[in-house]
Amino acid sequence: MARERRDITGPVRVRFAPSPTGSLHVGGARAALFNWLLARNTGGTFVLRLEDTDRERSTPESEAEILRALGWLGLDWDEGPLRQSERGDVYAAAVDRLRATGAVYAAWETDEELDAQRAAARADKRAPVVRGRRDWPAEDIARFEAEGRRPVWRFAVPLPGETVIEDYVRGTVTFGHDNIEDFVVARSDGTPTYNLAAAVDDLEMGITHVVRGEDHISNTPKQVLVMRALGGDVPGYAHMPLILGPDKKRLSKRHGAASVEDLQADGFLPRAAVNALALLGWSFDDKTTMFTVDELIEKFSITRVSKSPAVFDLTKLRVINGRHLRLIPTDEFAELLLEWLRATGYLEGKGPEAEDLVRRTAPLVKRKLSTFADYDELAGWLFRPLHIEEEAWEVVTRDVKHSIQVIGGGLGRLEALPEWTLDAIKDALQDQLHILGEAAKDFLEPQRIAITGQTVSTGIYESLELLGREEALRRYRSAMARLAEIWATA
RNA sequence: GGCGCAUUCGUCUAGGGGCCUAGGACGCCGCCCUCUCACGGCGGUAACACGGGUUCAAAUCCCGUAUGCGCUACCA
Repeated sequence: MARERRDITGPVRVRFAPSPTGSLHVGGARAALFNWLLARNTGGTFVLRLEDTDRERSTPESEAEILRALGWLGLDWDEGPLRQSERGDVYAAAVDRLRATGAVYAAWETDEELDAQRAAARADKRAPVVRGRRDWPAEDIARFEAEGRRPVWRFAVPLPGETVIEDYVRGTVTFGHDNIEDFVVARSDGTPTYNLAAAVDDLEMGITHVVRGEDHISNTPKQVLVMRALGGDVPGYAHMPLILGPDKKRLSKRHGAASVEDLQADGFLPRAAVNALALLGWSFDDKTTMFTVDELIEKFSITRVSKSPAVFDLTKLRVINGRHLRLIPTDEFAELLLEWLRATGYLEGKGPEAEDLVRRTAPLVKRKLSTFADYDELAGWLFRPLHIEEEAWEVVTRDVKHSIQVIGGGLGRLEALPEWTLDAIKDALQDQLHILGEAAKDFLEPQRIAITGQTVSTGIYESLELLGREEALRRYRSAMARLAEIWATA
């Protein structure tokens, strides 16, 4: 429910900060989009930062894929990409400053001690938080060091106290410090953890607004604490509702088509993907569902972002995609289709005429496609030798006599055609249809199957024209022969 | 277990006390258009989680309960 909410006004400095541990998922893409829209509509700056402090899981391949996916969506960044892995000295300096002010302390607890502390708190029905000992005797520390142990550095969460976030989406969210543990800011090897690095970067980069998924909300007080300890201006926060799969769990790979890469492979248009992504947790009004990218830039507002999670619906995406497809001029549509077919290898080994064939079928399929991936179902038969699908042939053989009459009738008229043009084909078949007194559907269906092998295809007249006289007549005759054989043995 | 967040048709949502016998979109069903499938048009199906308050009046405000989800690492 939209309450009275503060709006984010510009010019903002916002960032998208994925960790390169996989492909760009729908949730991440939406976060990138919202930040980008905010930057573009306030004349602000969109910064890209790679959070690759986890060296184990971060890969260059993933990084490249994320950049590529952002490019495909058309989300260009103004600064970056910055890599946290290259900013070790920045974080080290920050930790030094925190050390100097006593905001962090060396913690020597072993994993076992930590586990015990958490278990005890849990048994006590308290928050399972860790508080390290801050007053180790010097001789203990000397012993630890002699043993080769290195401490982690924990943030000394001030007690008692609370941290309040004024979230643009959620309103006031309060976290009692009792429930925030003394989180680690620097690992025993000296490298920074996420909460330290993110806070330092947001501060250093002058980020004015952090717009990210709700899964980060419990990190926010920790980052705010770090920023305050560092003496900086805390940015505004907006936590977007999560994106769910059909099972209401956080959308993930196992839900399928959950990454931008998948959407591209499945034949979606970037503009439609952006449109649909924008509608995940945001709405402009009670009815508008079609937006151009420019309209989104103009109309997007954080005040209209929903608080509750949204289930990602591929069907709806397909509908939106189909509508965008139909808005594209046919020439451009043909080129985009061709581009996608080439990229997916569909045209490989199909000969030099294939591209021309695609161009000629483009106007025929434009109104019918939801995504480019539907192309094969409608027009794929044109690129292959005739193969009559079993269930289609069943339709034809259900009434053999009728099919012979109809296909034979069509064949007779087409054979006599002086010229093989769309109009001539159409006139001839329609004339025959009237002579036989058939319903158009009954008359044309067997012929469709005879020439395309399918019950669903491009329009029958257009299909015949595209096939060419010779091949079309060959297919008619072949069907007639098969039917005659069945008739004879019956 | 703790903390946090959320809860309107199957789904996405509109909704800021009377305009709501709750609107739109997708899906689904039916009809029309029609050479199939689509597209397009028309119509229909379907929801305020529950219980208490506050108020002349609550989907809207408050409290509680339930349910769901997120977080709960030397991951991000």
